[in-house]
Amino acid sequence: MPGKPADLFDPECPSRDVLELVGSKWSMLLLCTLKNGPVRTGELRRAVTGISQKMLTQTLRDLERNGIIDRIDHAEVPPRVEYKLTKVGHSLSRLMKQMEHWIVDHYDYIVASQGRYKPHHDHTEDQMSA
Amino acid sequence: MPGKPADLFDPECPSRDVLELVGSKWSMLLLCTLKNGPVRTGELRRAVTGISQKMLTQTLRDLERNGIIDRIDHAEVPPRVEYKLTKVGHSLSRLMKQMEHWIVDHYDYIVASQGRYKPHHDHTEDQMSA
DNA sequence: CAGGATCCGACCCGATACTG
DNA sequence: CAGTATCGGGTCGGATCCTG
Repeated sequence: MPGKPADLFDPECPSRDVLELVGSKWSMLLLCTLKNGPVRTGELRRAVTGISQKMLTQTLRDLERNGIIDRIDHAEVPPRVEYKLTKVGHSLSRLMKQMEHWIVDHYDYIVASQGRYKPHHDHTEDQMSA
Repeated sequence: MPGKPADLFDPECPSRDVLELVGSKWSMLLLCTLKNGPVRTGELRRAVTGISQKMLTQTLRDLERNGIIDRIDHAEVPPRVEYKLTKVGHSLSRLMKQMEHWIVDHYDYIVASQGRYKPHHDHTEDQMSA
């Protein structure tokens, strides 16, 4: 029996936490990296450049806890651990890939927009500047 | 002439900022709300329950600065300001809607996963628990 | 190699008070 | 109604050190 449906517009609804998880920078990059099959921890760290040890593990745990990725401990020595998308993780990963593409596709436009931007708070009539 | 292409996997690339913007909770909710046409500031605040005055304005400015929404000041008194998606804002909004749907669709599964989750750090052989 | 634990600065963000 | 400014706590997240 499903609980009450998720409502992102209800501040009390825990689905907001899910929103923050999947919206996080590191989640997005990790999910994109995992798109093509299991990846070892070290590879992840190298792929997602700039992520710290701490955020790597923490984000992986969060994703795992939410059923988005699976952790595979090969129980070898030296340690060898892989992470892979679950079934629903794959569907999310597709969305993340779309996000990535959207950003890449519109990046030039966005940078141009930033250049054009003028803070508006200025109601002054500049009718005759000549 | 377009600059160097965006690379989200380069920590130096400013496109990471874009990622954080569009990934933010409030951006997502605001963009979803704006999907059907111009909305007044007050309506936005009421629609995106729980957002503070500060975060509302701040996020709107960020989205505007990046060319994702347009601000329409009707220059009336009392003040009447509307926000609407730009053309590229619409394409982003569609992605946000997909994200929203994904969360709603998989919410039960996610909650169930959280219930199932067992912290693993436990390498102990529990061979014979009987 | 994988990852837990701790310290600590930076910033995020909410609350509040104020302007036009 | 729309928006700015300021203050302060809480959290995020990086750096570091340590274990198996």
